[in-house]
Amino acid sequence: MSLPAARDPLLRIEAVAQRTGLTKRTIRYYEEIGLLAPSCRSDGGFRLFSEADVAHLERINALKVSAGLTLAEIHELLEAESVRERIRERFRASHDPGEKRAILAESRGVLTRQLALIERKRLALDGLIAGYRERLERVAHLDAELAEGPARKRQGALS
Amino acid sequence: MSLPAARDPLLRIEAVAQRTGLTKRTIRYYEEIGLLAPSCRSDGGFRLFSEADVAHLERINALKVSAGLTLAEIHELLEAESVRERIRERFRASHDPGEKRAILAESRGVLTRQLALIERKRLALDGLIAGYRERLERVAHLDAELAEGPARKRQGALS
DNA sequence: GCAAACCTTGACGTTCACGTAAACTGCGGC
DNA sequence: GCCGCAGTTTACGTGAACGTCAAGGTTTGC
Repeated sequence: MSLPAARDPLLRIEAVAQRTGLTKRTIRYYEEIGLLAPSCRSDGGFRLFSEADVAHLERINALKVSAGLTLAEIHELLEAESVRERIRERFRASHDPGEKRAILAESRGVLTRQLALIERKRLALDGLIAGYRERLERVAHLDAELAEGPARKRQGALS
Repeated sequence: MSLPAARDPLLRIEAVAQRTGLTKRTIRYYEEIGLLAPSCRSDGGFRLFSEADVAHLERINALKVSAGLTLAEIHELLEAESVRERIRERFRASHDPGEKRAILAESRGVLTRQLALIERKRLALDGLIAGYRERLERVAHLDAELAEGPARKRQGALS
């Protein structure tokens, strides 16, 4: 869409840490365990990060803190994405419609499994949320009763 | 609703482990860190679990594996629940409407904070789910194209 | 051209959530 | 009364996800 890498400041690790809220150690650790591709380096060996790298880190962090996934699960998701990327390559390279459909089925399998995992988590959260909402409504209801009817007692409301 | 504890088999730890899928160590650990109330014991010191205890363990496990909460977060949720329980006691004991409303506000504060935490997680998951659904649909669409139009080429479909 | 600030790679320490082994006790069957 | 299995506590081990310190090399401002 835009120029490949024209005028992309290329941040060093401290700046990336500031922007993402992660620590430098954490960023290095994520690279160490393969969550980030080995970052490009300066002549002296300093890690250099592009905006895309920052976005990637932010996505990882969101998956971790917001969605509550473990690094292993995140690894799986990213792994599945790159698997799908390779599958798409094969799909584009293939010309046999039958083979193409087989490749699609494979892709669908990967996606479906990932989706099932995430949806189970969401269902559990939905149950929790419903419970909290219900309790909040009961509290609100009680509060409304107390707010409107402090003078005229319960019996008065029956008339 | 039913008899307090009439004819409740009271399982020992092995049976509970079988039924919940947790290990005995895990069950003891949960008791150790206060996720379970110190279980009642036989004369000889064996832990004895009621159906309610089993349900409690299953709930904890669901929160852990499905919702992806940490034990600390689960602890917080349960803690908040018992806090609310005590708040309800105070509510029932109070007769001053103003005080009652203050107690309700307190309760609402606790609930709202818990709810916000969980809803953040769900939003993150929703984003993920939407992404996967979209990809699945694209795959399904491609597959449908290949299924219906293998003989008549793309150009043929335009006629 | 040099000090201060920043970076690198080890390497060891830490907390969480258990696993596992050791040593001892409770209990049903013979 | 003893065997064997299931249970108990105590205690050390482990993998994940980093924190932290040490001994160096790199960049940058003046």
